Amino acid sequence: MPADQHPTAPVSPQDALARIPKAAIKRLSLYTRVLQNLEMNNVEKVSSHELAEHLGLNSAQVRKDLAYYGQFGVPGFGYYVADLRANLKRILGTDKEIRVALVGVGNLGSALMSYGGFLRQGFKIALAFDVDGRKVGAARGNVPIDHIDDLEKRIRAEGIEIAILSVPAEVAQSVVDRLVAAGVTGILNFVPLRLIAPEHVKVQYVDLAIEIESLSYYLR
Amino acid sequence: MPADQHPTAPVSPQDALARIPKAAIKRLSLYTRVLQNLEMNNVEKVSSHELAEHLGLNSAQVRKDLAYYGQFGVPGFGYYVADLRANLKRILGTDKEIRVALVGVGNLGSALMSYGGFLRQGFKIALAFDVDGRKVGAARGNVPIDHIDDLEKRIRAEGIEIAILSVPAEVAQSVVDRLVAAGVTGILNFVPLRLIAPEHVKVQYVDLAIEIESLSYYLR
DNA sequence: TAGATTGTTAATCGATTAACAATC
DNA sequence: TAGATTGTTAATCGATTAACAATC
Repeated sequence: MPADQHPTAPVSPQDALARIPKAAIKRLSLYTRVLQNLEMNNVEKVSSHELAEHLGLNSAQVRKDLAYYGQFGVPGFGYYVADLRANLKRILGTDKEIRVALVGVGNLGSALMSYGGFLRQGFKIALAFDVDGRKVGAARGNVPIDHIDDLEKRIRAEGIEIAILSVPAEVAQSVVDRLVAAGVTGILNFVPLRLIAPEHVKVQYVDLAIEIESLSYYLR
Repeated sequence: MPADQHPTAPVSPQDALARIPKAAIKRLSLYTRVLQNLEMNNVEKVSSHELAEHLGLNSAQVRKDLAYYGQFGVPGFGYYVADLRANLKRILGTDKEIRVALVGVGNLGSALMSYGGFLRQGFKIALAFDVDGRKVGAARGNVPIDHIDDLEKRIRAEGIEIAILSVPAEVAQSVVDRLVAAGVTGILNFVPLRLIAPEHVKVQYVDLAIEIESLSYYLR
């Protein structure tokens, strides 16, 4: 052990981050949203108990989630809303607008292009692709639809790292391969299929049909 | 303790079901989907290892998930695809078509009405509601759009128990109250808000913006 | 029978919650 | 100071995985 390293030295940042529960990351986004609402209502301070209340969580969990990243609160007082929100946005990487690409402008893809929720959290769909010649050249909002043949070229030119995937299942894997080749490192996948991607690419699954099937289960 | 109850008697069905991990229920749906694909390809048997492989899971987990509900396999052999699938659909309650209502025919709602994934799993959107007079009377596919004033009447008449919620955040809670009053006991909620509902009503949250924020986090 | 795979128990791992000293 | 709430440790709870006897 190096002389300057104390036996009980904290783990390296990488190790520490690796240990943060996935669910805790999602809750960070939820906290950010609540803080946004509070800020809009000119609320200046909030306690872990109040934050928990808004989301139906335990206040110890709120404090623990935040403590993974630092000490943002004031003991005996709580958290400054604007300050905590700014910190969380920085941690999530949503402190600046993030431009993303959408592939597959079918029913779902089209709706996602118009969906305000992404933009509200700082994500702007800057590129959209489809194979259908009739759609190409048209636009949804201000976003032009490009032909999928230009996918690599356009994504590289824009330096885009995140893609939303809403293509038919049959072509999903081949599109993933192309996205990865074009430099994409995060994929929000709406296709009900396990996708194969390299270690360094994060795939986040959204499976609408699964969610409604759980409902059916709990109803009997 | 009643005389006919053995001290080590198995827990009641209710207790047993209460102990099944929520994540296990979602995996049941995933198994069903894989089994559907296998059946279409005329595959007659499958092992827990193969099922796990398709979904990137552990084979012990597959066996344990299934074992919560009974003994569906043949030791030394595996599972009969058609048989297991039929059993799982029965457990999930998707062995017959389930008619659901959709409230809020905006961009997202409109896309959900056309989304094939629900129908493929046995869910049919039978009713749709909106406040916008211009939309009412029109239809998406074969489904007419009714005015939200008729919500209780129509839902009761059709005996519908599950609703998909894609309305603006401001009115979400009031719509939930009306759905509950009309007899709905399951809500698939796309509104980024915690909804208040009675104990007997199950609310399943789908939060698209949260998912993409996690991607941003993992990318740095 | 020999080989393979299930169903199930025990061990491990991970996440949540309770409790409280430290701090403002 | 007294009161309140954080940050953090320890305890609890829950879910996943390994291991293997039972079974076909």
